[in-house]
Amino acid sequence: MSPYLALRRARHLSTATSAAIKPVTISQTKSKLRNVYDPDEALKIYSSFTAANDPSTSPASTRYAQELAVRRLAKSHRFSDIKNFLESHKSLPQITQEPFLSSLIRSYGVVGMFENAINTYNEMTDLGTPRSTLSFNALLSACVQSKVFDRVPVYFYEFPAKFGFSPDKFSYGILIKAYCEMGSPETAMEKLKEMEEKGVEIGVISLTTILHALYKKGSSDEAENFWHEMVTEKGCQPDVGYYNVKLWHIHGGKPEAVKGLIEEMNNAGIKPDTISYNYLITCYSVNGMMDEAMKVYNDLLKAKGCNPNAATFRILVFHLCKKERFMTGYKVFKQSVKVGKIPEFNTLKYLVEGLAKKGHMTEAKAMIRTMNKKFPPELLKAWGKIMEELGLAHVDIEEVNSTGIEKVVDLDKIEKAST
DNA sequence: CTAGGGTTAG
Repeated sequence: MSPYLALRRARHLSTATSAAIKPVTISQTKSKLRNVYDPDEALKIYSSFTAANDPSTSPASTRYAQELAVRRLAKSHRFSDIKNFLESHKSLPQITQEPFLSSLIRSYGVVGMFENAINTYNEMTDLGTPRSTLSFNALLSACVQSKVFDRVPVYFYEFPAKFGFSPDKFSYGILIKAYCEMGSPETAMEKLKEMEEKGVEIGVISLTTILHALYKKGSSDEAENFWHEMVTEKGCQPDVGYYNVKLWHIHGGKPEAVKGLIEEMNNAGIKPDTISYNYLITCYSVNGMMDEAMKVYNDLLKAKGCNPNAATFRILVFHLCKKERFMTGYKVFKQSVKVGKIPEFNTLKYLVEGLAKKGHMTEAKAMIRTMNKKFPPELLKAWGKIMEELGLAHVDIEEVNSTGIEKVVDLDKIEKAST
């Protein structure tokens, strides 16, 4: 039985509408999946990937769909469903393939189910899956994502000897991240020595992790000395990630400084990315310079060649609301919907309330219609009261009725198709 | 076929 069917049978899952999905590239798959907010819908897409056994569906897309389904279930607090879904993979023949099992460990990690991740790793011998750094690194990542940082060094110094492999640069990268998260960049720096002794390559990524941790601790001098040393001794070259750490460090200050550092990047031949520009947008916004912030946003795609991400939209919508520029906020919101990167619920609630308060009822209603499609019912429940107060309650009722009907019709189709 | 830089709430 497919994982999806197993879960449906266990839970009598409701199923929403969807067209048949034929992914071609990973980026197309991602943009489609980003628009899927209903966890059951996400599960259905995942099962269509696995059931079709289509060679044009890359393993990366399947993994992305699995993580997305699990994320959506977590958003609805359906943790026992996550367990049923992921555990059902263990009876499939592919479970003896390490990448397949590793993706289960990763999926447990992204939703903070660290106990299930380590249990899965421990079961590998019984399941007949060989252990290399691949599953090991998946486990270490799961610990970091679940924020159980102190388990990382424990496993790091236990499993490689026990199972006969050597930690690689990724393993060390995660170990360094864990020490940094535990507030100990000093220990992380000691690991660099260990890497050198073992002949493991030290890359710019691990160094930026440490640099960031030093800045976070407030030791700017130490951070800059550390980096200077790495540049002169290890010949380490700054990249966009390095500059983004520096931008993080200064973006609470004057916009001129942020702008200057971005110019410096351009002069150094390092192209600032969306994250870099988000710092500039944030900096302008908190300084009340919304026109400048909007100008950066408007230039982003055309002049800078960067796509705005969900954070870009969130920052702008929030600060535009703060300045009571709700109609501009609404325009930005519409663009975020168009590219499938809408801000989270509370930011949008802020905007709807502002629009209604200023009498822009058409826009407020349009937003509610969109939000009803994009957020889980649990979140929308608290919504009813607010809409009543704003005189928008009927919008909600209409919407619920129409989706209700669609669900019944589609469920019928699914039953027929799966028998 | 993996690690960082963002992802808090306001």
